[in-house]
Order: sequence, then C-alpha cells, then structure tokens
Amino acid sequence: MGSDDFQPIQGMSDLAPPAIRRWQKLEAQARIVLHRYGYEEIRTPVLEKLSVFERSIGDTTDIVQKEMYVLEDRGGRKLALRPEGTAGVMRFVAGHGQDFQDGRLYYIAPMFRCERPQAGRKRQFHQLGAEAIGTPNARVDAEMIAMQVHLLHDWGLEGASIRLNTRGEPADHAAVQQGFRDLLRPLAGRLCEDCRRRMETNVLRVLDCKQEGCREVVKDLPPVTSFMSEASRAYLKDVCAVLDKLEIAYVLDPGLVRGLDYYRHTVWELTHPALGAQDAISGGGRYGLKMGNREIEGVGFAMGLERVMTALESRHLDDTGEPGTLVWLVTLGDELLDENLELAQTLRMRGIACRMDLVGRSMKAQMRAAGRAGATHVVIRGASEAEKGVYQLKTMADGVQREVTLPDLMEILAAGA
RNA sequence: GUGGGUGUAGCUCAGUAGGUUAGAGCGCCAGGUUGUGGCCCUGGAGGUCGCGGAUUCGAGUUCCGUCACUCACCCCA
Repeated sequence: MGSDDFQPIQGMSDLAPPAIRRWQKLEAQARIVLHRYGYEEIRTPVLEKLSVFERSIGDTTDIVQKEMYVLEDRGGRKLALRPEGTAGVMRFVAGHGQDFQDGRLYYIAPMFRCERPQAGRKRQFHQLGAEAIGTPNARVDAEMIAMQVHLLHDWGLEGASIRLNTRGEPADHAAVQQGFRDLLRPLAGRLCEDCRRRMETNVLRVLDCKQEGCREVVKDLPPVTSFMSEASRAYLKDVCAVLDKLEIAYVLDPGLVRGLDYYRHTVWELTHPALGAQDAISGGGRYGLKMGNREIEGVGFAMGLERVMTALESRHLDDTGEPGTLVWLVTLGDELLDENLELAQTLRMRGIACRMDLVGRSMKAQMRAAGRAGATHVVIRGASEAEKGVYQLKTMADGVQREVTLPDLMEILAAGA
C-alpha cells in the first residue's frame, strides 16, 4: 500500500492499464452508436463560471449547495468544476445563435461532485451524455430513450430496466408541490424524519422514500399527473405511444423524481440490479435552461460509466482484448541492438506491432517477456543470423521455428497483421 | 455531513494471551538448458506492519488521534 503520497485524493482514482482497455472499448462502441443517430461530440471545459450551474441546475439543489467543487481564480472569479454535463453544453448552445438550435450533441467526460464516496459514487466520475436541442417533441424523447437501450445492447449489458415519469410543464410544478404538501401534512405523523423534512424541501422525494411507513402513506396518493394540465398528461401519453411502437419496455413510475430543477415533461431512469444502493445507470429527461436572456430547450440523458462498468463486470462480459499479430524481436548480443531496433521500426511502419527488449537481457528472459506479452511471433536475430543475413521466425502457438529471409519475414508477418 | 467495516511485500492474505532477525501463495528477477516462452525444480530481491502520538522493559498486536479504502444513510449518474 505505501504512503498517502502516492494516492489520488479521496474519491478519485487512476484509470490505468489493464482496466483502461475496457474503457476504450466501451467508448469506441458508444461513439459508433451515437453517430448512427446523428450525434456529434462536444468537449466543453471542465471548469465553468459558478453561475452557469447555479442558474441551470437550481441553486437550492444539493448538487449546487453542497456537492460542487467551487473555487476562485486569481481574479477572484467564482468557478466550479462541472458536476454534470448539460449546463456546459447549454451554455455553448446559447452562445451560438441559430447554429445549434436543433443540435444533437454528445459528450464522454469526467464530472466532479464532492460527496462521500460509496459503491457507484466517486468524486470524479465519468458520464456519457447526449443532448437533443429543440422544443418539446414526444418522438425525440422516445428516440433518446431508444438510443440508450441501443447503447446498452451493443455493450452487451442486459437486465436494465426503465422507469418513466413526467414532471409536467413548468406551470405545473407549483401545483404538484402544493397538491402533495396539502395531502401529506395531515399524514406527517406517519412519515419518517427525513420525509417530514422533505415535505418542505422537496416533496416529490417523499414519493421515493424506501421506509416502510412512508411507502404505506405514498401508495394511497393520487398520481403526479392528477395535479397537471391536460397538455402535460397528453405529452406523456404520446411518449409512451412512441415507445410502445418502438417496442421499448418501460414502467411508468409516479415515484420517479429527478434531482435537477431544469427538468420538465418526460423524465426517466435506467437501473440495473447488479449495482447496490446507487443502482441508476442512466438518467435523463426533457429540460428548459435559462442561459442569460435565452432559454434553451431540449432532451438529454447522462450515463454513469463507472456504473456501466461494474454492471458489465457482474455479468462476466469482460472483453479478452483482440489478439492480432504481435512480434517480439529477440536480440542476442548488445552490438546488434541498434540494428534490430531499426528492424523493429521498419515492421511498425508497415503496420505490424513489434516489441523488443532494449537493455540486452538473456535470451531466456526475452523469450519469457515475449510469452508474457502475448506475442504471436518471435523473431530471433543474433550474430549468426546477422552474418548470414537471415532471421529465425518462431510461431509461439505451436513452437515451430524456421529460418527466413527479410522479404519472406515481411510477407509472412504482414499477412498475419 | 452521519454511521458500520477495513488498512501487514507489486497482488491475495496469515500473524496465536504484546516478546527477540514479520510469514505464505501468486507475481517479479536469476539459475537448472554454451542462443529459445508456457510446465517443473532451486535460489534471490522486495515490507517506514497507512500515518502520528500514548501505555509498556518491549507494540504488527492495546489505547487515542488522523488519513485512506469500503458499505450504508443523505443525495444522485
């Protein structure tokens, strides 16, 4: 273990080999799917003005109040490490006039929240998110959900389930809150301590409480939609209809609450049973964000990639890495190291992966290293080969070795690569 | 922010009622084969016992603090 000096700070971790390979593969697969739906990547800064988040996420939310890494630059400007990806993208869109009015953008990027770490919750974590800019449209919402299902499918992750709900139009929010408060106040005695607090701070969370007593109370409450306008109910129905048409399985869950203030209409969450307490793999919804004097509307989602990873691990779907041709060049005699390095370069320039030992170790050591690295071929070149102008080519799988000339060597290896 | 569990070699872990040079397996390095990997045998390197303090003749072992990991609450992807 050693000293703290070599550990990253709390809740953050190094992403290094060999695990990084699985990340690269996951991301590569995701990009293919996203491009197929017409999404293009956007990379916004990790650091933004604090106000970008305060205004969009909601300055009373926990994320803004106590989970953000807030700092000042040398000019005393208040900045924050992004706790989520949507705000930055919307800031970008708002600053580009008509250009991205119906933009489809995605990001794969680190996010930061200074929370107490636990399973599925790091302080620096990675999200894959997508945003479809534009006014409310049930088909866009449904397609966005379909795209997430598609991502999970291509990753080989099964067993996730979709919960769907609506927050209604902005005008509905107050009515919903007031409606539930009025119904719950007389029943406060049956609620847990947290829920009595939540009644005032965030009533909808009461619907989500895990406590036995609270669930008893909640199950007799009317659905959220009963406090909403006819238009809001119709919008949800439309989304459901499209999802049904696309044969996407989902569960309508009136208890589903999303944490950020900017959501309106459709909200959803994908959970996976392998995950433990933090079981949301992805969350999304339709939103409207005020950026300066503009309001940007759209629909989007964010997936927690660490969570996707652990869900994949639980399913034993670890990739084995692609074999491909790997040549290990064994040198006998230090005086040949330079010439052999030149050969290695030649092979690499021709698209053949080639590794070699550069410090002049014993042949046994070099062979061991080749085996460990998963080399498919070993090329041996020592004094006698150099003298005759030939190469010993050994196939590792069957141990067969033969003497070849340079043109033959190139041809055989290039064919395999 | 609150609570539980954990912290001994690169990794997984043993370390008995506090007692002298802290162990194993795996991995790593080397030798057994004057130029040949995977198996086997032999040897070797590698440890501020998370960190700091206290008690004691003596602490990996007890106590306090601290840092980190981990799980849960809160909150959320």
